[in-house]
Amino acid sequence: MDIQLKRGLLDVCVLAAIKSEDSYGYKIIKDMKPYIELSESTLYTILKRLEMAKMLTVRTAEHGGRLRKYYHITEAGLQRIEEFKEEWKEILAIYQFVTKEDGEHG
Amino acid sequence: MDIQLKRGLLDVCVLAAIKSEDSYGYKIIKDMKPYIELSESTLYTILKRLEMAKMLTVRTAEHGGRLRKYYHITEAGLQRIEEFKEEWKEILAIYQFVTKEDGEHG
DNA sequence: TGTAATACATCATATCACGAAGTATAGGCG
DNA sequence: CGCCTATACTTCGTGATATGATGTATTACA
Repeated sequence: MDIQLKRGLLDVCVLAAIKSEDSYGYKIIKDMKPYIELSESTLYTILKRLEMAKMLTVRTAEHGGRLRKYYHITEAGLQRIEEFKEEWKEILAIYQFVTKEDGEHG
Repeated sequence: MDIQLKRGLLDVCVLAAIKSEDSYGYKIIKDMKPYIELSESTLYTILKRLEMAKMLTVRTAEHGGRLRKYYHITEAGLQRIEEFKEEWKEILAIYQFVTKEDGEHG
């Protein structure tokens, strides 16, 4: 996947990964892997950005003697996903613009 | 349209704008406007980048006593559009990942 | 003791969209 | 002529951001 194309999708993808239940860094990367691969440094940058934007909240909890940070989506985060669904219509229009055949005979 | 989301689409959009016939800066911006708005500085940056990547060639021609730069798509440029069509499948998968409802009952 | 997996964090770097500003021509209006 | 707008291309500085490299620390396994 083209890196530029990823940029607009990463934030919503991370939000989607914690939408149904709270999750943590390592698991988010694994869950997203089939769709988008991202490095740890990238993910934690994104998580911090989303936290600052109040699209998620963080809670530290112990798991197996080790501390984990669990991320929980907020209303604003859910709202961001809804916005993406709206943006999707524009993306579809762009896709059609890019793929339309005008030189052939259609 | 979210600026991050634009990033991956701008290049292919510009290529699509010159696909059917050679075009020039100002016209490209107008043709793309219904789909994606971009500033002149952005467009010329992209055109230069695409030229360096040999996805288009440039030809200077006079028009109404003024010089215009006409951009012509190359095989590599057409190839880039084809690649985008392949990437589109991944984007669709991401869209489904983001929009799937797991908390409801599906 | 050593290796790998888990888990999070910081820093430097490269890419890139964009506003601001500049250069230059053509045409309309008074 | 002077002024404005549209056309047409260019350069510069800035801010956003994905990522590799690197570091810290624990658990599990051989």
